[in-house]
Amino acid sequence: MYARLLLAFGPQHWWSADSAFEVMVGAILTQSTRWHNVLRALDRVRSSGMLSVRALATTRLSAIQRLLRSSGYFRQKARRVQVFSRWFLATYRGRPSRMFATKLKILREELLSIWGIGPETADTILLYAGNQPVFVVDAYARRVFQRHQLIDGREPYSTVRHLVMHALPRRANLFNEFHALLVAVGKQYCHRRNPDCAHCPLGTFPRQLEGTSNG
DNA sequence: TGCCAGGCCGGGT
DNA sequence: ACCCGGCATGGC
Repeated sequence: MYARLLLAFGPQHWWSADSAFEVMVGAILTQSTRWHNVLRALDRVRSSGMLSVRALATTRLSAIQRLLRSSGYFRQKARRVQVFSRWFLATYRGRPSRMFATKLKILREELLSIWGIGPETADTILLYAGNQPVFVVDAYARRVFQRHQLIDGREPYSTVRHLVMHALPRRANLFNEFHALLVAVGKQYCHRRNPDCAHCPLGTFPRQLEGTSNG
């Protein structure tokens, strides 16, 4: 599936940003939200000079809320961004190099213990901000896997995550591309209501992957 | 117009 | 271990 997607869509070059911290903030802002709306919020934060750990850790919430309006759930997200920034500052002096020097399993647990950071956001931060080899399970991955009967759709997050991480080489670059490719194919061919699988490079579900792989 | 987007939390069973 | 309501703007 990964090979087919890469062939069909090419490298996605996901998540280039000015800093790892910007990626982490973006990971929070994109919770259940279109990326387009996240970008507008990030631009406002940046152009107001607030895109730093210290600024977001110390500025009052009402000011942060105004900047985040376009990303939706802006009151929730202002709190989450601030809680995260304060943790990052207090624990790692706001330095990604210190943060990602921590053992992966430990760091993931730390992230999950922060209010507002769930499994997907934690993995997104690890992968796209820290280049750590973890797979990010999101709604698109679930939907695509379900359409191709690789899962039934109700499995817990960790089950889907391990399915992929045990099936593929544990390389950050691979998980980076795979997740982005799943979003790409999901957006185009695997919507909720209108599953237009007709021209999907993965074939018409179900079972179109069978017999096309050597295992 | 209504529906949904790259989730998570808190409270309930 | 699930299930659910709440959170909120913007685009089609």
